Amino acid sequence: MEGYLQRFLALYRPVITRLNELMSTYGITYSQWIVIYHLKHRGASTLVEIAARHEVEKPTITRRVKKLMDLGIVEQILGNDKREKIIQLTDIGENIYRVVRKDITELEFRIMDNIPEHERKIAYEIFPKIDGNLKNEKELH
Amino acid sequence: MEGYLQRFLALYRPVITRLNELMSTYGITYSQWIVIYHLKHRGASTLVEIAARHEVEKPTITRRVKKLMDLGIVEQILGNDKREKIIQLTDIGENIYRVVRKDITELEFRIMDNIPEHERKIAYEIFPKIDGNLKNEKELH
DNA sequence: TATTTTAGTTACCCAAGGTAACTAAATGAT
DNA sequence: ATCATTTAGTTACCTTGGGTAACTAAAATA
Repeated sequence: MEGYLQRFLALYRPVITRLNELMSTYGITYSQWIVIYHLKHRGASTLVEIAARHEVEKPTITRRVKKLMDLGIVEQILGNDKREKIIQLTDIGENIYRVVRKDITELEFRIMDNIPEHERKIAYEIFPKIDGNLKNEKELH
Repeated sequence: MEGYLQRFLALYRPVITRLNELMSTYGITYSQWIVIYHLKHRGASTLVEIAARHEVEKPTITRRVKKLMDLGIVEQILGNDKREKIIQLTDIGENIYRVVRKDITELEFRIMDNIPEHERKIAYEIFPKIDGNLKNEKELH
């Protein structure tokens, strides 16, 4: 199966471009959406928790969160540990989640339209396997 | 199948990082590899041909090719149309193609190891379908 | 021959992320 | 209790990678 990665990578730009286009309506980008999605599904979180979960560095999350706070999509809540910055979705953020989630789901539906359900499932489940294999081989080295 | 795109996108960074790591041995990045790959499979080409094929803008290809010329991986040949810059792989370029191709194939083999052949095939064939669907819906708009 | 199109380059801009060095707060060890 | 270490977050700086607009030179077309 030579060329799997090539095909995989070739699809990245069209997809991310389309998604960013979709999100630009709401003043956000896909990378910021990741944070919104995280907060919706995991609840209020610290920046370190978000960074760890999505395997990016802390400064990356600082930047994303700063933008989202400017937009009024997330807000800080206070905890005991004064080092931590705990953030959660605002009401505006909850609304944006809903409409964007709907848009993404509809987009997914359209672009997977002609792909049988069992094939989607297989492709869907391959991604974490490859991710796992990549991590394993990093450990071996 | 909510979340297909999310999984797809989450895998991008690990994969591209691993590939760039692999290619750094030879002083190139994945985006430059695309050009090498193109020249190997399509033969000597103009910048416009490469740009069109991979759906990127001309300045992007100008930059990639410039870097590859500096590295002695590609060279310019002369054609009738003096506007065009026709480039091809040098001997060095051919060698780099071989070793990198081998490395990529081995990497692919390792990270697809525990995935049955028929599943790989399905996932492999889904990518161009999604790409096509994305392009269709862009046309509709 | 004059106009338009095409190939490529240049300059400028943006998104996205990483690393290193730092501050402030919390933990742990003596 | 105090001193050293770890942890959370920020800041500054750098790198990749690509897009847009404006431009030059050459070719095609009217």
